[in-house]
Amino acid sequence: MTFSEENYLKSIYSLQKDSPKGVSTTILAQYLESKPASVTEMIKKLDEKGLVLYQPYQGVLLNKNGELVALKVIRKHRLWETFLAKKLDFSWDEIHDVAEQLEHIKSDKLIKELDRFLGFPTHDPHGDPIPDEQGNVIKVEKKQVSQLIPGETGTCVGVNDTSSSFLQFLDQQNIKLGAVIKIVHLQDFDKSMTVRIDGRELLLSQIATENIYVKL
Amino acid sequence: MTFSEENYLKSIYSLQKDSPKGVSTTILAQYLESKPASVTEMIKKLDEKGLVLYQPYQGVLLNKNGELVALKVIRKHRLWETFLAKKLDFSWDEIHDVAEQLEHIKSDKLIKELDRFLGFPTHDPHGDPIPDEQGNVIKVEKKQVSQLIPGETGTCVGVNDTSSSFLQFLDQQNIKLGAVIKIVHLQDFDKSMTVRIDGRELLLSQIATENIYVKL
DNA sequence: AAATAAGTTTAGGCAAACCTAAAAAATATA
DNA sequence: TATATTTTTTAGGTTTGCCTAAACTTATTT
Repeated sequence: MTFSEENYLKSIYSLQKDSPKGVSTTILAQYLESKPASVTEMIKKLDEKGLVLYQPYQGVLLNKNGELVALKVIRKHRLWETFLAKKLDFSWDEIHDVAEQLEHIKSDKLIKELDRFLGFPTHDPHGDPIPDEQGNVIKVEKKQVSQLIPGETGTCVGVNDTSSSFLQFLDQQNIKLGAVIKIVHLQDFDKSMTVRIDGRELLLSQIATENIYVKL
Repeated sequence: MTFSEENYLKSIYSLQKDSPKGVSTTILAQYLESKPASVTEMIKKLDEKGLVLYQPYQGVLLNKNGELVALKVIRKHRLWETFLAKKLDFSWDEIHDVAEQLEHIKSDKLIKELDRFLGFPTHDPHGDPIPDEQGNVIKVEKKQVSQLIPGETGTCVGVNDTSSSFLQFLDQQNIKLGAVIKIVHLQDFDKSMTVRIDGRELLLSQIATENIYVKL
């Protein structure tokens, strides 16, 4: 399994939730910052290896095998993210690029020991669940902040957008995992929301409220 | 800088101590488990990049630039080895293969934070010095056990052979860094030595005594 | 010094992963 | 339904890093 193959599987895993009938080559190419022609080639290879379901012109989906491989990579990625955040003082937005490299290190022992060293964490620093060794993922009932109505309260359990700029924004506003968010007011014309966090009131744009997940 | 280039520079660094006039392509190829023709190609590339001194048919040596890059890779390798041994319960002989992968991760912040996390170690688990950020290496005055004479005592500070089998042997005999070794007797016909470690006496072959380093 | 052996380089290929441009298929529009 | 547009695939190239086999240097014998 090459780095590149692992990245493709991981990307298909992320994208197939929004395209359950098949992830298109263009979407995949965009996601991987690559070109559709390159994607077609790689997908054919993954198909021959029995990791994906591929129908020409109809997009690609992971099969059981491919999903398991993807989940193992995601497990490694999230364990490393946890390591970087908890042990090495990396901030929310600095984590991703390094974990992207570390996730490809090949050693079963390493990942087992890292898991133990971190105290068998169930969620990474962005609030995403860490798959176990068998590829099982805990699903959390979560809602976007934008789906709450004024008066409701939620606890921050994750984010959707993981771009540096968004994560830095959250850092600045001191919005962390576990933060309790109460909707004070919904501005009707632009769907922005006034929310109360840690006793402070602040205004979040619709883009922001759609990218923050809470549990009730 | 690719993985492969980094591995070549690291290998040349290790080998040029024993071949100060130039490391031959054959030696390098053997060390890298590759072929002389492949080595020639890569060396030419490193030469064009200004990292080595290369005279066709005369072997290759690192220049200042190349040495600095090599030392940075070695620094990363040894910091990761320290991490694996001290934090993740890896044994002496399991460390190397994983560190070989981890040493290529690209992130200045990562290596800086790892260094701090480990308490700014000066030596790795095999007793080898960890170069600092500027590429400075502490040189330790060390001798092979084989160079001691009966009655002399030394403290184990490192090993030469880092093969699994040798390191496992040392583990079994409970010979660790810092162990005090006293030469009890030298067997003349085969140069094997009876030594005292932790109050126990044991016999070491010439191969063994040549691969264990001590300071006086 | 010439012949042989050993080591090194060159030449020509291969696989992985990417690319651009052209062809083919699917989808949308008139 | 026919045409235009978009998407996908195919065809042909490029780069990196490796290979084998042949040609060429250097070193060692005789």
